[in-house]
Amino acid sequence: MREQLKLLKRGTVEVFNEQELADKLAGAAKAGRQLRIKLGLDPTSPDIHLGHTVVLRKMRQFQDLGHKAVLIIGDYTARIGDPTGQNATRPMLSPEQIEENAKTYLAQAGKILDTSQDKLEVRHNTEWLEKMTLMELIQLAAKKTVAQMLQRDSFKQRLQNDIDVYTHEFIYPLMQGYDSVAVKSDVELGGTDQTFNNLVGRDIQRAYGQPPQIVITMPILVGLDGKEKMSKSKGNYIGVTDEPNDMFGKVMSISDEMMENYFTLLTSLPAEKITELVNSEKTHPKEAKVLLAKTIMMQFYDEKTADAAAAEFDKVFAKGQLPDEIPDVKISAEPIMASKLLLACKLVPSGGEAKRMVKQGAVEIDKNKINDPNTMITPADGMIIQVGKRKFARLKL
RNA sequence: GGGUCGGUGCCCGAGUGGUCAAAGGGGAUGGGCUGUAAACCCAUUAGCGCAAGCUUACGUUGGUUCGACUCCAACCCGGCCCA
Repeated sequence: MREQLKLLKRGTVEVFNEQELADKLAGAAKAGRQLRIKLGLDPTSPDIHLGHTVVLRKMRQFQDLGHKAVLIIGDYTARIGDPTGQNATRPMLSPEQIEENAKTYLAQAGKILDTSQDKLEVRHNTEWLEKMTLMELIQLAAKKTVAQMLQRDSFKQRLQNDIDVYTHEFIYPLMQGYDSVAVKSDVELGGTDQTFNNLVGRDIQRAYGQPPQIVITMPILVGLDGKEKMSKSKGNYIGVTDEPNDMFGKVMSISDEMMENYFTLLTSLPAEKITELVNSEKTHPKEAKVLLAKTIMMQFYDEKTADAAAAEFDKVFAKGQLPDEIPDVKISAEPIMASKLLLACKLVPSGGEAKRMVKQGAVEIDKNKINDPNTMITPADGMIIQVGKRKFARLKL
C-alpha cells in the first residue's frame, strides 16, 4: 500500500487529499472493487501530444494497479468552450467535428492506456447533460456561489486584464462537476489548469450525496520553447504521432534545464537514475538527452526505430551528412533561377523567402553554397537542394 | 440607455495628412559559435517582379483631398464610468 501511494504520488503537484486516497485504495482492496478514475478529454483538438500523456501515464498507473479508467469525452461541454487557461473564449464546435476529434484522440490515447474492457470505460457527457432540464440546471447552479466561481484563477486574471468573461463560461465547471456525479468517480485526474474544475466536482458530488472524489493534479508540461505550456496552437509540441526522426529531433532541441522535468513526467525511470542522468558531472547532457529521447520514443515506437532515429540524427546534424530519406521533386531540365527552384521544390513558402534564404547563405546545391538568388541552375537528375539545416529535396527529371 | 476611450503587421505597441510596407519590443527564421541545449553576436521577417516598380495591408463601408494609418460620417466590436 505504501508502495502504491508512493508510485501514484510521483510527478503529481497536489493530491486532494492524500489521506482520503489512502483510505479509498485500502477500502477498494478490501472490498475487491476497482476505483473509478475519471479523466475528462477535451475533444476540441484531435491530436494529442506529450503534454497530454503526462496525465494519461498517471491514468495508466492506476490501471496497472487494477483500477478502471473512465474517460469522458466532453462532447457536450466542448460545445460551450472551456475557458481554461485561455486568454480568450474558445470557438464552439459542431457535433461532427467533435466526434471526429474524439475518435482520433482515443486511438492515440490507446498508446498509453490499457484498452482492455475491464480497465477502460469511455463515456460521452451528452448522455446525461443533454437530458438535463432548465430546472435541473438551475438547481445545479444553486450549489455554487458567484464568489466561489470568481475564485477561479483564469476568471480572476481575465477580469483584471479587462478580457471578457462570458456568463455561459460559469456553467462549464458545473457541468464538468456533474460529470463526476454521473460516472460516480472515485478519483479525478487533470492538469493543474483543471484544479478548479475538478475541485468543483468534489463539492457537487457531496451536494448530490456521493462521497467526494479525490483530485490529483499533474504539472503542465512545458513546451519545446522552454517557456510556455506545450500546446498545439503554440507549435511547441511533440505529437504522439510525430514521425520518429521528428520526435527524436524535437526532444534533442529542449534545453538542458528541462530534462529532469521531462524524465520525471514522461518516463518511468527511477528517481535515483534520473538524478544521476541530469548531473552533468556524471553524464554528458547530450548523452542524457539521447537516452531521454529514446526512452520517450519507445512508448510509441519499437527500439529499433528509436535507435535508427538516433543514428539518423547523428548523421545529419552532428556530421552534416545527408539524411536517408530525401523527398523527390519532379522537375523539367530547363535551366531555372535558383529562387524559383526553391519555390518549385516547395522548400520555401514564397519567392521573397527564397531570395532571403539564398542571400543569408542557407542554400546549398549538391553541397555548394550559392549566394545569388538569380543564379541560373540547370537541374540534373539526383541533384540535392538543401535549405537551412533540415530541409532537403532531390531533383527528379 | 448616457458619457468616454480604443480597434495597427504572427503578438504587443508607436505613429495624427505626404519622407509609411508603417518606429520599438517579443516571437519566428537564417548565419556565426555549439551538443540542432542555453547564453551571446549578426541578419531577415507582406505578395509578385532580374530590376525599375506594381499589388495588397492599419475594425467595416462610404466621403473630403492631388494624396489618408492619420480628417469627416455611418456602422460593427471591445474597455472603463454612470444608470
